[in-house]
Amino acid sequence: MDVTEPATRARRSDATRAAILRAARERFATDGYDRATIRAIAADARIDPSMVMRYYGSKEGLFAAAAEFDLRLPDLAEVPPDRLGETLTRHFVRRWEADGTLVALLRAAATNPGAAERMRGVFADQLAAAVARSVAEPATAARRAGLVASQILGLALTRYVVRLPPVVDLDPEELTAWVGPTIQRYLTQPLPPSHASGG
Amino acid sequence: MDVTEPATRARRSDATRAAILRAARERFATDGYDRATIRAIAADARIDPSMVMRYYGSKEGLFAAAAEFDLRLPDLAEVPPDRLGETLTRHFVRRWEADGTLVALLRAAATNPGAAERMRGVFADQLAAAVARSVAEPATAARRAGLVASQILGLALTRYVVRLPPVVDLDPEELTAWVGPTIQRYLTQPLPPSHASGG
DNA sequence: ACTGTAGGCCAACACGTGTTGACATCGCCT
DNA sequence: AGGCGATGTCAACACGTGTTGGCCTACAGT
Repeated sequence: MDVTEPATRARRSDATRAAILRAARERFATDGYDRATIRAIAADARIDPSMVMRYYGSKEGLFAAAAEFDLRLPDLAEVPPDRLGETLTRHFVRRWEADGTLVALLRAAATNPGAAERMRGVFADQLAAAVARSVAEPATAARRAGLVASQILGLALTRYVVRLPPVVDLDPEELTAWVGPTIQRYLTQPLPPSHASGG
Repeated sequence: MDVTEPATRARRSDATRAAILRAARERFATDGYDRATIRAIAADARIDPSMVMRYYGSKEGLFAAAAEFDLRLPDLAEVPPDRLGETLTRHFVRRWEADGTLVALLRAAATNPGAAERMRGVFADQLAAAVARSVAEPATAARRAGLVASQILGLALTRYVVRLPPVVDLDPEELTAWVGPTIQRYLTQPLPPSHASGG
């Protein structure tokens, strides 16, 4: 019974598991949750649909595994304060240009409550946490992170999902030049004169 | 055969037609295209599913009718140039706070190609046209309209679809104070120093 | 009162879906 | 070699979907 790695033992099926996950990410990204069928995913992975069930339990379970997403945000405390917007914008564009998982999550979040919940989690946990490290008054961090999310997700939506031509045509550097200052302002601008001051 | 109004004659079924459309808009807005079933829409309208088919031909046809959307943008040529962002932002928030059609279109556009096409149409025709009337160099109007769309749709996405708490919590005036300047900048800021100048 | 037509309902079809269980096969361990 | 769990395949189930055609009912025109 005493093997060297009882838990981390490399299983023979790992390749299959990975193939399923890869196919699932692609399908979810292009078709959304509902239209992405287990049969299609299984066909892409050259595997029987029942294997998907065996390894991931259900379609929901498969999606949960496929939509695990790490924004890989840099430590904003180490970024020069006047380059926060530029840095963050460039990072996001690079990140989802290389990995379709976020687009899959975005497409699914439009109709699937669980996906929307996960989307909230990604931005609440990762983005808000990163923003908190770069903001003067911690009380405003959540609000600022929300505004940043609205612009960043709007960019992803118009560029990769709706595919608005003028947004698709901008190259990453132009994109950064235009929306970088927006992000910068959301992060560093003092609170607007509030009529009904909150916290 | 010569009635007074041959085409505009009020049919007895108009109430039913309207009820179907109203129910369809609600269902599409909350559930998205795929999860909104004809049976559910018909039940909401207290009507038989087959009536939906008779009046709108197919589910696609029903959606096309339900997703007809007019942004009702003001004439931006009559708005003081330094209040464009504020005006536009406030208008959008009011507009979709009162009418869920745009949210229905947004949810559907995430997975349905036809809906995405229509979304592109709405913003290309209506927004770009309005923006063109307020911008100095007409050549940049499409790009500026695209950037405006990215922030405006991002706001709608995070506030009404994903429901990110910090964005949901902002009241319309705070929202205007924060994102108004962003829109203003996209509309009036000179082009950023372009490294590879396009058109 | 009779008829034609529009409005409405019911039952069913054909299809694709997620999911399940029974059966075959591979490869490691003793 | 023999046994046994992990891998994988096949066929089917139960269900919900969009869609269709037949039938009943109420009302307008004569």
